[in-house]
Amino acid sequence: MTERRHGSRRSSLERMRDAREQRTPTRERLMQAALELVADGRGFGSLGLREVARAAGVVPTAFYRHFRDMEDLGLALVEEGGLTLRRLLREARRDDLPARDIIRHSVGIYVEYLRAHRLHMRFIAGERLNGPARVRDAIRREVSRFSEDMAEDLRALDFLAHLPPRVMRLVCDLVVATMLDAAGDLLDDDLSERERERLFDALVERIRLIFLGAGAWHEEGTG
Amino acid sequence: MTERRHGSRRSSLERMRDAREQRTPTRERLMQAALELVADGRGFGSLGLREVARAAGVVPTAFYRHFRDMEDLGLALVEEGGLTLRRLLREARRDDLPARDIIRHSVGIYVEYLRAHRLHMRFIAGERLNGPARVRDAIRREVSRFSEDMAEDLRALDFLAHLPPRVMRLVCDLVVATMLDAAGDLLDDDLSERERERLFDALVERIRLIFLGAGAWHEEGTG
DNA sequence: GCCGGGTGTGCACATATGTTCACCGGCCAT
DNA sequence: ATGGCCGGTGAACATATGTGCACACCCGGC
Repeated sequence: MTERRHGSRRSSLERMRDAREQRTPTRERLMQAALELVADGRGFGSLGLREVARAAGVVPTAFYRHFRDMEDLGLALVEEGGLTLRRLLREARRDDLPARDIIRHSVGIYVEYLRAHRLHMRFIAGERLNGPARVRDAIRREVSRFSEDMAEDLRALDFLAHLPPRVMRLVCDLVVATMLDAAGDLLDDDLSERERERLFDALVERIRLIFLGAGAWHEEGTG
Repeated sequence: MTERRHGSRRSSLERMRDAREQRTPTRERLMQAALELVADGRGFGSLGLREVARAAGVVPTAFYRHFRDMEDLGLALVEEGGLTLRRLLREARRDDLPARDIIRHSVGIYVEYLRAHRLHMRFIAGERLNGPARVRDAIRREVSRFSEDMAEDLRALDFLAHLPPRVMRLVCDLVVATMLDAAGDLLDDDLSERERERLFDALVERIRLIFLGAGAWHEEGTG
């Protein structure tokens, strides 16, 4: 890194780095365009710089004003997606849960959230396995963090309070993986309401199954 | 389908279509090359025809002798991958299971199989969500079929015999999704033996958790 | 022995891509 | 008012891509 003489003497890129949340219209358009292309079925890794610029309605060179290259864009998207994930938990936390059908209710929130933020969710759900290495790793970190927070929340709610932290974490990892997996299906655009409902029910049952197992868990020298 | 006059008057492509398992050296090299590129972290969707041809050591135009385009190659790969999946079940079926640690044992078989067929498995595990639409759908069909066969096997073994078929299927879907998800991690090449073991244990516990839930399942008007 | 079809090659072409460069208009702080 | 930077533009480049065409080889059936 080049040391800088005065605090105010910073290049555009440096500035961009520091203020992680630089909100400039074109920068946003570029990210949005990339998300939309991804949502249209193209893997992020197969996107071209020019393609994204074109979709964003700017000339290719403008891209460089905001991102070093595609991978950089990808990482920015992961960061945004991570924020979105965190907001999901906050939202679910705010809703006070009914004593009955907690799971169905929670999954409902999730699915609703999926539709409201389909672009981000599709991106993280899809590129979690396939994306360019650095992007993929970044996503995994975010998802792991999400699962961690979820475990904390459940504990705070005295939900499955008998589980030791390690197992609680295991349960949450599995739940999160299941939800993200389902996201892949639930976000297929062309889907009748009937099919969507079926997928929803299936997801509810999967989660239910997991928590059923969690409830039945007792340490039995499983190490 | 165009009807053909004599059984022997068929174009190259027709022939290729009919004999699903055409084994010609270059064709195989092309498929292999594509698999290797995918395993090196590149999403299948981002592969170019020339790139694959180059990796296979043939000239680009030779590609057309065997596949209409990339998507066609992808579908062929799915078919091969499907076969691989089915062989996994057959293999697991042959091994007579110990009364104790059935799950750990089975997961062990799976992980071993993963390593033995890492290219295929990585392909189907990775492109299941991300690939070109038709490829993705084809993979889902294969996976679904796999899950179906697994349910059948479990029933034949009187494993979880109390579950109605619908629930058995639910359980297997979840197990399969979990295994494929784990495949993504387990197939990261650069992984210490220690980490690999940790991932293995984590997978075992996840599966255990699911089956624990399945054991505790009882129809309680869950509709 | 030759003919035809399957397979692989070389060359060519139009088009797309990533990246560099020089330029230019607004906006801010001086 | 002005000078400097930020964010935008257009032209240009080397290189890569998908695809079509004509040719060369090998082989099995007439």
